[in-house]
Amino acid sequence: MTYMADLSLSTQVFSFTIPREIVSGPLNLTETVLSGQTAEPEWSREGDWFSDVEVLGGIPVKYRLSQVGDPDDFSLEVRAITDSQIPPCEQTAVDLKSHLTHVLGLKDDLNLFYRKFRAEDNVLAVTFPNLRGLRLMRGTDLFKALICSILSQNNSVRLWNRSARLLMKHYGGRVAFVDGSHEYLFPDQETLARLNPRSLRSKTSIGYRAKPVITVSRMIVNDELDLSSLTGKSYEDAKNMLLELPGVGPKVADCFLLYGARYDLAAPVDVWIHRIVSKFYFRGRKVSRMKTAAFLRERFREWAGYAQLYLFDYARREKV
DNA sequence: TCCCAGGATCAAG
DNA sequence: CTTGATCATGGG
Repeated sequence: MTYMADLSLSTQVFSFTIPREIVSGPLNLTETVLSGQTAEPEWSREGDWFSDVEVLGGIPVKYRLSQVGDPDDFSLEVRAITDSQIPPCEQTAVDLKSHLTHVLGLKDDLNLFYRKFRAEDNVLAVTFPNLRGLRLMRGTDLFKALICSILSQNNSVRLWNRSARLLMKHYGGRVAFVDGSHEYLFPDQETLARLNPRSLRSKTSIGYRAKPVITVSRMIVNDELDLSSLTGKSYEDAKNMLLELPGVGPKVADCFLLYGARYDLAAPVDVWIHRIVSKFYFRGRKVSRMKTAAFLRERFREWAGYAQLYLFDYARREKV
């Protein structure tokens, strides 16, 4: 734990630096956070700082992070505060570093990804220069990831994020921090299971997605659904299990599997991916979304999720 | 006013 | 196995 050397720990405020050496390849924090991934609501932005709240070892931690430098030569500055009632211990800082490493995919070997497909795929390679350092974000909470994925269906990125924030504000636990600020956690399944669609809709404007959100929550509460049972399942088995759920079709299932459950093989096919893949890989021919997803998995294998992320961002940026 | 957004679902063909 | 209509909601 070399980074512990520069850890400063006062009563309820601490900070540390994640050095460039522990990150496998380049990182573009801004591009990564703002790329519309669905594992959890987008982190809030304050100038050069992104911030979010995560409960680590039972302690709510509000952290901010900023990348200093460029994608190839940088450090990550991290500052965090805790609940005003709970003084953090050194373990909290260790947990936070581990959490960030996980959610930002800092151990994903991006240079290997670039090297491999610069050689093998000149379509995907076109997306590399402008997106250098873009990483997959992975959630830590399966329930949160599933609900966020359901919210994203037939919705815009900014609207499903707004809905998720309203969900937190109205139904999530409120946590106060030492700087006087307060934040809302993501609601648990018990809370959402008790709601009725009308009141949920009126407070979050999630429209017809209210019903599946409540139904899935109730299934978990009633032990009809156990998301942790996905662990160890093959991609196909896990996906078939998810497709049984209301509000979960092929795209939402793949979003959950990729961003929430770390199935790197999953490649969610939305309107953007469908357009760009049929244009560049099928010469503009009409292809079904199922074939598009299968194509991405077969061509990019364990990098299918990353290929999808780069093609998606490129397609939106260039409006392909 | 119509069309679209990181779609899902159901009925028909 | 594909196509079309419908489903809320806010933004362009």
